Amino acid sequence: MSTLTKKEQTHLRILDTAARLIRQQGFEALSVGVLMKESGLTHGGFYAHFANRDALLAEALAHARYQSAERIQTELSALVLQGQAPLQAFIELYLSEAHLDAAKQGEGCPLSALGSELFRLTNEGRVIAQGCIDGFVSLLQQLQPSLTKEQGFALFASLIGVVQLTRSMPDPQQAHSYLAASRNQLQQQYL
Amino acid sequence: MSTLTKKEQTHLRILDTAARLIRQQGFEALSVGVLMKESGLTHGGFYAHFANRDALLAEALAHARYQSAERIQTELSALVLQGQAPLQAFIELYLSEAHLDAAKQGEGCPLSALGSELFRLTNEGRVIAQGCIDGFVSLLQQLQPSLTKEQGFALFASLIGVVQLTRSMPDPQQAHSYLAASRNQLQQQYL
DNA sequence: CCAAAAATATGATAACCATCATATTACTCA
DNA sequence: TGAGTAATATGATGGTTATCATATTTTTGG
Repeated sequence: MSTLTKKEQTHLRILDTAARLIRQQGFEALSVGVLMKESGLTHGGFYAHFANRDALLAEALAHARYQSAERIQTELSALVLQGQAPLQAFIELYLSEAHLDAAKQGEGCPLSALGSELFRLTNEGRVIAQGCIDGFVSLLQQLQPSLTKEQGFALFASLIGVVQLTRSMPDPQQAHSYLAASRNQLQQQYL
Repeated sequence: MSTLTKKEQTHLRILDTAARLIRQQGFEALSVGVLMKESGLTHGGFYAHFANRDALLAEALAHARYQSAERIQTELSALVLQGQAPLQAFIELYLSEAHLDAAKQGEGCPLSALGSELFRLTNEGRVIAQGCIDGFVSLLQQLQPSLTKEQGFALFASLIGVVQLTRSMPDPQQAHSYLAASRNQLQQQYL
């Protein structure tokens, strides 16, 4: 027996789909009809779950953060058990080819997938974006306690910038090369 | 007598509008109808100027780069004449409150306004995005010749990350504080 | 100033969009 | 099992979308 009602299960299923779609195609491209169809439902039921499309976008961002944080914890602890320094492992993961490809599958960090669209969200959405930032910064501080909040922020900003720029490059070899160089540089700087 | 034909003038006017709209609202939100209306034309004439919407998006990105580069040169040389180190002046400009607000007016660097949407462009568009990156990196190297290409890239990635994250923050004071901290940090690091 | 050509406008097509009122189905609890 | 309720589906509204064929206007060259 699950602890979730039927409706809560459906709500979560819609959020799973939405969290994928926004990272794949951006906030603006998400349509209610497609979202519901990809969740195995019809369009009309949407408004039993969300006040409107904007509210969904905010909740989907929060859900993507939750998914992303869970996955990072798992992959991170695997690397740390192998003896890597926590922050080094994080940079390794964030600036990996796998993370570059993740956006095409609707996975990966929502802030690197959606960074330049955040300022157009409703205030509710931007508060959630701020929560994402704070969460990442404090995670970085946890991994390396000597980091100040400002240093954590600057490092995180570097990471999402590198991911966005290398993702956009038409030549995978060049992307790979810049990714590796940035990884080395940041690890040298912060370790 | 202008050196441009009537059609070229109109073409440019459409691109001016488009370069503003994409930075303001993102690629996905640009509609052909709105673009033409805001350019003082009707929708049908669009296809005498561009093969389709995707081709326009690519050209608009290139145009935004051109506009942005011109403006930077002007503002930069003003600061340098006042005795600032070139790279310091650039960081000052890029991480300024004015640049944070620029997106709402459809101005400012197109890569900070559109960074997370670039990987969804057509190949043609991504080639232009690569050109934007290369242009910025070589400008940074010009401003401070000791920079390697990889260092220039990493610095630029940091800049767009900081701009995107601070733009998204709902509390202007917090945005201001993070912006200033990142500015100091990057200037210390690269000067 | 007039004819040829180029540039822009009109109007139509077919598809898609967010949202809501209402109907139908599925579930729950007695 | 059967009544009441909660969840989802249907269908409609009014609007917007990209694209194209055709008509009109504007510009250019003689």
